[in-house]
Order: sequence, then C-alpha cells, then structure tokens
Amino acid sequence: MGMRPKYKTKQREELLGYLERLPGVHMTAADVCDYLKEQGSTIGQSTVYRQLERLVDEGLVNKYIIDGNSPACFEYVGSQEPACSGCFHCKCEACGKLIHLHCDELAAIQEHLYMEHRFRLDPLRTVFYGLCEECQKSQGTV
Amino acid sequence: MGMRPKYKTKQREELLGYLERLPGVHMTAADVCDYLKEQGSTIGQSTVYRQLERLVDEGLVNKYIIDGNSPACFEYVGSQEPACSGCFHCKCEACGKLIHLHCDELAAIQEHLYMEHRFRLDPLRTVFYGLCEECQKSQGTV
DNA sequence: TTGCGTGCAAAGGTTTTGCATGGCA
DNA sequence: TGCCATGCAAAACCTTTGCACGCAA
Repeated sequence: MGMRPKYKTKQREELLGYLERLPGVHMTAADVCDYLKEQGSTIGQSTVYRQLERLVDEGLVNKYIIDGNSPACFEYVGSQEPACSGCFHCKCEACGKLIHLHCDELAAIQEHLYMEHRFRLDPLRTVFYGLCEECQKSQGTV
Repeated sequence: MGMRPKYKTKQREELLGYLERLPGVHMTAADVCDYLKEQGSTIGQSTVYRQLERLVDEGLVNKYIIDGNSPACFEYVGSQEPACSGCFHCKCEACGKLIHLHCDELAAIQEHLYMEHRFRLDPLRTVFYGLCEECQKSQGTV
C-alpha cells in the first residue's frame, strides 16, 4: 500500500466524494474531471490523474485497463478490509461486468504463490480478466 | 481469428523469422523494429505494428498489456494448440518488475474458474498484483 | 495489371511532468 | 512558516492513420 496524502484538500474531497457515491461504477479520468468541472470545481486534469493513482495505491479504488489505447477505468471499492478473505474479482472483457467471487480454491493460490514463488499476492488489486457465461454463449465460445 | 495477409512480403518474413527464433520471449514493437533495422532491414514501424497485430489475429503471436502506459509485449507462440498454457504474469506493485511464471498449479485455477464458476479466464490479460520477494524484504513485510 | 502491403510523417489520444502558485497544518 | 498539492501547458509516450509508391501474384 502506498502513502496517503499528507494534506486533506478540497479537490481530493470532491473527487473522493463523487467516487464514493457510485461504488462499483466504472469511470475514466476524463469522466471524473468533466463531472467535477460541471459541478463548478476548478480541479485540473493532472490533479485528477494524481489523486486517482493515489487512491489506487491506497486500495480505495480499482483501476482497470481494457486495452492499451482506450482510457483506464476507475471504480470505488472502499476499504473492504480483511473481511473479504478469499474474495476475488473477475471482469468480463465483453460486457464489462464485474463478478465478485468468494472461493477457497482461489484463496489457495494466494498461499501457493507465496510458498512456491515468494510472491505476495494482493487480491484486492488483482482482477481476473476473461469471459462471463452469458458472453461465452452469445459469442459462441462455449 | 482474423484474415491472413494476401501477399507474402519480405518484411513479414523478416519479422516472423525473428519472432520464431525466440519463442516465448517478450518483446515490444520497438524491440522488434530496432532489431530488424540493425540487421539492415528497411522495415517501418507502422509495418511492425500492422504485422504484429495481424499475427495476433492469426493466433501465432500473443499480446500482453501489462499496464496502460508501458508498451505492449508480443511473444511468438506458434500454432501450438493450448497457447502458452500455464503461463502467468505477476507484477510487483513496489518496484514494477514483471515476473513471468510457468506454473501448473496456476493453470489449474483456469480449469477451476471454468468448471465451478463458468468464467473463462484469459491468461493473456490477467496480471497478478502484489509484492516480489525483494520488495517484501526491503519493506519489512516478511 | 491489380490492389495489397509498405514507409514516411503526422496525427491521435492518454497520461506524465516542470514549474510557479496557492493552501493546509 | 514550511512544504505538499494544485493548475496550466507542454511534453512524453505508444499507437494509428493518410497517402503515394512499390511490389507480389
């Protein structure tokens, strides 16, 4: 987990306030920036990018990269602390749906990654990309 | 799967020849372009991008998008059916290092996600975030 | 000969950065 | 008061595109 900001600024409060009101909703940096400016904020785009990156660092926000060209998506997740052990996120690349999974088998790979590969997995920031059941059907991938 | 090229060009042969010689090795479009030019090729970067994209379409090459900013990585996989089965990527949140893992145990979760949760994992797009061994030590997380 | 593939340069779009200013503690 | 965070604009970066030319079939 990265460092928290030292100061509580108006811009950060505005930004965070907006995200918190829409937990689980995907928005781009531009979305956030446009909305806040419409609301009369004087926030600049560099601040939006800097704060979003920081919130990702703090684990309050997830960042999704769909492909290299389109803008990244951000989503408020809050501080679901340790209660969510064995909780993972799957994101459908086709419809964009985010699936929350509780699964001990998946929790086991966390253990395995650490024991065998000395890699300490961060489940809150790891997203499994793929195709959900519905999209497999509609794409004839089944 | 997309369309194959209609013509067999010198540039495509050069590019493909280089990739084939290094199966499983990650390289960026710039890597490929630089190498070929060093070898005396007159290939242009747009051709490199266009051919790489086409090879991905044909299933001969894998494309990895690690994060939105760094360049995409390409890797020759050939027409081996289960392309790069058991290949996963871990990214250290602290130092940014990318770790390339071949691990059957990890491959098993792919199967599990499909059988139990009907989610078809895309290993090419999925990156495990966490801390590498060195950074755990230097951060006193161990 | 046909028209696909190429090369160059420029555009495109997202994200980062330099630097002076302003505001939190 | 000290110095972190901000805003603006410009830069950086990877990738795509327009267009004329060359080359494979």
